[in-house]
Amino acid sequence: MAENPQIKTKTLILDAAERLFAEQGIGHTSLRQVIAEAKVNIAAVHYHFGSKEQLIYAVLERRIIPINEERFKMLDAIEAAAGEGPLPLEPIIEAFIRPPFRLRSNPAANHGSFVRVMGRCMNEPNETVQAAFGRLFGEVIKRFMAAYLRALPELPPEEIMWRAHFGAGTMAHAMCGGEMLKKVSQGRLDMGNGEAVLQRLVAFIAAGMRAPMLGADEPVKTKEGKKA
Amino acid sequence: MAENPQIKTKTLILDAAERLFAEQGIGHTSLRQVIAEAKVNIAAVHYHFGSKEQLIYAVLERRIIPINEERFKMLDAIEAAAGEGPLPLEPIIEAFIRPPFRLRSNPAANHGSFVRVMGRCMNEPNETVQAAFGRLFGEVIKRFMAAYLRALPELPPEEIMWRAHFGAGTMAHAMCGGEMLKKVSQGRLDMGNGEAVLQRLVAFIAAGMRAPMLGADEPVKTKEGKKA
DNA sequence: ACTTGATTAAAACAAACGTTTGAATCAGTC
DNA sequence: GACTGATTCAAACGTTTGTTTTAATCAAGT
Repeated sequence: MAENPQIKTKTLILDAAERLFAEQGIGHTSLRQVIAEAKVNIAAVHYHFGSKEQLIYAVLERRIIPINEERFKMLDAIEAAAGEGPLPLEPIIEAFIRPPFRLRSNPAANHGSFVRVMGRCMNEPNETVQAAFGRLFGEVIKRFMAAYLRALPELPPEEIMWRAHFGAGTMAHAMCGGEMLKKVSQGRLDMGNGEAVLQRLVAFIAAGMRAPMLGADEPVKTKEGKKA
Repeated sequence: MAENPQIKTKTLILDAAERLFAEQGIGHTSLRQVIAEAKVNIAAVHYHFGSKEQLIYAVLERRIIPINEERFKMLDAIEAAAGEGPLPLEPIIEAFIRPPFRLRSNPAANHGSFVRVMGRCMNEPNETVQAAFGRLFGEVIKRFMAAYLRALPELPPEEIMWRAHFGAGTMAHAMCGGEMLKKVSQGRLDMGNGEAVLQRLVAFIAAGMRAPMLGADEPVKTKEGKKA
């Protein structure tokens, strides 16, 4: 398959690690599981990557960098089309979600194992993962927050940050895979149709971010479930 | 503090495990860390709980059972107040979120370490955790799904399941703690004011669940970020 | 005071972990 | 065809993991 022997082993390891990280979580995956899945010698990991931590970073980096480039391209297009005016909200959210989701239909990209890895990373307590994520996402967060501010000029920035945070969680959970979905729907729904999931996800987050402000014309009655 | 020596050690272990699970994740926490934090002998874990798996289950069970009872009570009140009519959406969401959030202001309950544990569990790949969660949550999911169906009668059940799934993810992420929030807000926001977070969270999820259907009067333009 | 059952303590268990080592193998170059 | 650098291999390194064992300690009951 892979013609260049120089990078063959490296790729085998990355693919195996990615698959196992998606299924078991990063912390629960040992190097010995990885090399068994990749069918390479255990020393190859340290030869090519140096350590387990650097392998984790390499797995994240390989996918996230192209994903972020695609995100920026989509955001550029949105901003160019809007000129000086306000930005449309849904395309911004889509620009964030579609690039990772696109991997799901790409067999050459492990069929989207990485999407689940990515979803998990957003709540991963492991320091290596958190540091890697911080480094790989700093720029993305900055640009998308700026876009949100332009898309929702009527909301105070603080409110937008809260909602962006909530929206990131919605995505992360949806990307992790559909085990919870199966519980909620008693097995009736799954994540099979990626495009449909993506569209519903965008619609849900967009509606959440556009929610009326608390204490506004439609106050949220949220003081215990007492009688109306 | 704890007067009954019978349960003192058991409680020390549960509290220590809960704290460490919240900070490091369940999988990354070893029994030796737990017994060091609890200042007990390592054999006490197996004497009182039998195994690490059963300790994990005990940690989850101790908080989730009372939380679920409270949830049911709040849901009962909502249903009683509504009679035959449709249920109000926000109180249902609040009935799900407030009971765990209440722990955050309770020093006797580890100051809400468990809230973060619970948030993580929703995406935890570990089989023990997933099995425990499934068992502890089956009834809750059933009752809340039924409530959602009554609160949003204009939406098809399938659509409601998707949105409930998204909403669960939003909660889970918010409950995990505010590290992502700090990144998003560049350190300007935190989860300090639990009540304010809860209200924003309820408002976000409610708006998401009430989003207009795709292809309805306000179609979501979600086919690439092309010009408007 | 002695016995009994429950709890704690110290020590060891095999297994699995990430990592390192040194020799074997392979590709090209002179 | 020997040499060189890069890659792979089998084997072992010292730690740490969850678990078990055996003895010591404790609180009551008689």
